[in-house]
Amino acid sequence: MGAEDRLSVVFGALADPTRRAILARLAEGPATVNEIAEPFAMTLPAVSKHLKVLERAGLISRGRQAQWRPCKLEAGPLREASDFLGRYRPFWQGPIQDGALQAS
Amino acid sequence: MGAEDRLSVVFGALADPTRRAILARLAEGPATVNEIAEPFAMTLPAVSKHLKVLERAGLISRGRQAQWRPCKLEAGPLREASDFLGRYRPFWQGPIQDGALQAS
DNA sequence: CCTTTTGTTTACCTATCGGTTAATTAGACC
DNA sequence: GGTCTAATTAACCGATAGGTAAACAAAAGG
Repeated sequence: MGAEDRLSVVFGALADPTRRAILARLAEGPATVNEIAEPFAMTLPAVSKHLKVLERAGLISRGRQAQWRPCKLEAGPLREASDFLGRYRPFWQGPIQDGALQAS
Repeated sequence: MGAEDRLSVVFGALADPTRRAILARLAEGPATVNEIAEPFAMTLPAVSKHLKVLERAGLISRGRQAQWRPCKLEAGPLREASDFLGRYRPFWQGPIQDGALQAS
């Protein structure tokens, strides 16, 4: 994943089960870092790194309340990713279509 | 991307602009490795590795005609990825929904 | 058989990833 | 100020990613 374009960063962020599980957790509402980390068999710094990846991808935002840093799902980039995949829908839905498919 | 579950492999494959461009090319029809490599400023082995990544993700298949290995788009896994993203649609569409969101 | 074309495989290199432990920052609380 | 809790940063580690050049394999075509 040595690329820096938006879509690569977003897909890269999604390419890890821990990070997808974090997104699923945040879909139920905001949570602090410790709350997010609780289900995982890894240390806090590891979770902190995952959160940084998600933040870089624009998939979460972080607030500040005292010493807590509540994280919140930001689903906008998922829409861009979904739009990308949507362009391929003809290829998994129908049998054969001639593809109007603009650049990635 | 050190994970091996299907979704991680697919998202990992998509997390590179070269590989997405290859998919876009194959959306216009099958192509040989040299045809695929032609637009890119990299060596053939590099393209060959990208193709292997795409093949592992189930996103392409390869045939055999004499010394040519024609590649073909296999969009099935993109549907699974799209289904995953689809579960988050309420979070980018509407304002606030209570999320019925099963595990990743 | 030799050569050309097509593509893969084999080292190799550097950078990034995902994880750890230890140290550090920052705010709450007494 | 001292201490507890929350979270990040720093330093380190082994494994993987993405690229190269060079060697190899396999089929076509003289």
